[in-house]
Amino acid sequence: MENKNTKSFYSKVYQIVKKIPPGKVATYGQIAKILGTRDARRVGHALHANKDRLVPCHRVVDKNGRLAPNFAFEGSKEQARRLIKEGIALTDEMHVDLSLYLWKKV
DNA sequence: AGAGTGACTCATA
DNA sequence: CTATGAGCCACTC
Repeated sequence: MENKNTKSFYSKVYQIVKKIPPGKVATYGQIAKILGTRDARRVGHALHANKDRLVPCHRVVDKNGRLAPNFAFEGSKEQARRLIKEGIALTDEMHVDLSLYLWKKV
């Protein structure tokens, strides 16, 4: 039930995440900041609540470039696999190189 | 209404 | 880098 005025915080998160171009990633804190809040947790919860594949949740990582440990759709491995498929190199099974792939809002 | 919980982040060790 | 504690704030019960 989102009014255009009061769009759910979650909906905004989805919109932002959908805007992340392929080959890039964003952090929870970054998104939170764009939305005008400090609480990155809500961003994470928004993605957790969302099951929609339209939202590339795999492109959202934490400040260390680490992927979700367990709560991702098919598991962090699937998330990692998708990132690799988009051309993002992982430093290990659960980490991406933010210095190369961090999305900057143009 | 209050307590518990959390896909986070920061400071500190 | 990891581990803890504290801060943050919406959601669920």
